[in-house]
Amino acid sequence: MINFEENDRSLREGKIETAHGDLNFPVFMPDATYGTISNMSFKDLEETGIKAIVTNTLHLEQKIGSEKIAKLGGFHKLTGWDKPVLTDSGGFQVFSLIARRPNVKNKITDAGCSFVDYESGQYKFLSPETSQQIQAKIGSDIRVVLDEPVLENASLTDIKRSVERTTDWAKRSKKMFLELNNLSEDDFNNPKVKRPLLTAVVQGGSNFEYRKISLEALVEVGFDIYGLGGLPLQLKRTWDYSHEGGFYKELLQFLAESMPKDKLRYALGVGTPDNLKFAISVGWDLFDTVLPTRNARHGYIYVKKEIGDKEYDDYSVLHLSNSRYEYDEGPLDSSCDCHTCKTTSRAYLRYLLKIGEGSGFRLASIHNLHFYSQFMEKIVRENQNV
RNA sequence: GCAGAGGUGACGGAGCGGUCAAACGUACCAGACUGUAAAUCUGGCGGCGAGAGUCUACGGGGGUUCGAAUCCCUCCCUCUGCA
Repeated sequence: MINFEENDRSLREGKIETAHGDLNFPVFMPDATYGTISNMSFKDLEETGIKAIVTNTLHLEQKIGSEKIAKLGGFHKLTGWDKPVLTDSGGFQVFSLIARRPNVKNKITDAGCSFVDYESGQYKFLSPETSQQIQAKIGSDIRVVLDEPVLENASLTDIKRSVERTTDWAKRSKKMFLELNNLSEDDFNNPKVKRPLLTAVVQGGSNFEYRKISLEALVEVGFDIYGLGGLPLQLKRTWDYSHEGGFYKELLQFLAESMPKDKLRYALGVGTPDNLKFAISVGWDLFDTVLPTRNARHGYIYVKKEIGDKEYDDYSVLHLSNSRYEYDEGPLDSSCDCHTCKTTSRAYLRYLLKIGEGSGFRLASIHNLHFYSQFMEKIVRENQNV
């Protein structure tokens, strides 16, 4: 059972005020990387109970351009989504693509990240400043500073440099943020001045000492939200959870305990429902991950305990691609009241996913996001009953 | 009827004397996925066997050869030109 008081959530007032409504936390935000939750409409999304989304600076800049978004009245007006939007800085994406294709043009320096767009061939440069400028044009409610993650096998030297660079970039990001919003440092610290929120990202790889150094340096600069830059990236497109979540949990707990009590904590890229539950229990407030939507497309469906193929503490997972569902006329989860479960059989959805039909991706995504949404509510409800 | 091309595993399609139970796709089966360059990626995919292995296989039949999906003969079938 989670005790919110223990985590001093009261000091954080239980909600975030944004220009697009208040956001209660803990909150899970799915990733609308390209400005859309793949295959879903924002109406669909709203019906799943999702309250906010994360979209990506880099992808939006590459695909549509922040200039165009600004001309079209900003992200909210463009898309019709009138709830809170968080823009990720693009740091993680640039880092990941540069790490996979390092060369003279693809590199990260103190100035920022330079790389060649493999689709357009265009040379791009993303700096702490440009990332903020793009996010301002997008008009997001919560913004993130550009940071530099490290690879899984990062040496202590790499980790140290990443922490130093991330701190420096955070300072530059904040400076640009203040400038873009015509704010002084005092304005920034004045709760009466309404403005977007700014998130810093703690780096330090798998080294707890550097994680703490990173956090303290960022707190020194002063932000609204402190984020956990996810686990070190592996080049094989996977994350190392070989510790059965052990290391991960230790890191989440360690950092949460070191955080200022009155500041929001955002665990970037977290995660599986069980990871989410744990992260919330140790005091994290904001979450995002691609899992429910990507997994939905792959027929990996979250359902109640004991009706799926693989069991977890509070739920099970059903592999819809499994041939045993070929003639299954029942809903994904009979206890679920999402649009998909009310209208579609396992057999039909399995078929739609098999032929790669967008409507199948949509229906599966609706269910998984509804599951995430309900899962979060359940955690909050359980806590309130304490 | 004459001339030409061809018949390969569920399908498409390589191979053209040995290293072939047969490349590569697709389909199928299973698995992975955590700030989405994931509609992606990995593995399996003739039978039996845990395995080494073994049996049956490249239209049918018969040859040549130490050895044939690959060469020869013959039959059957398909496609394309000409009648």
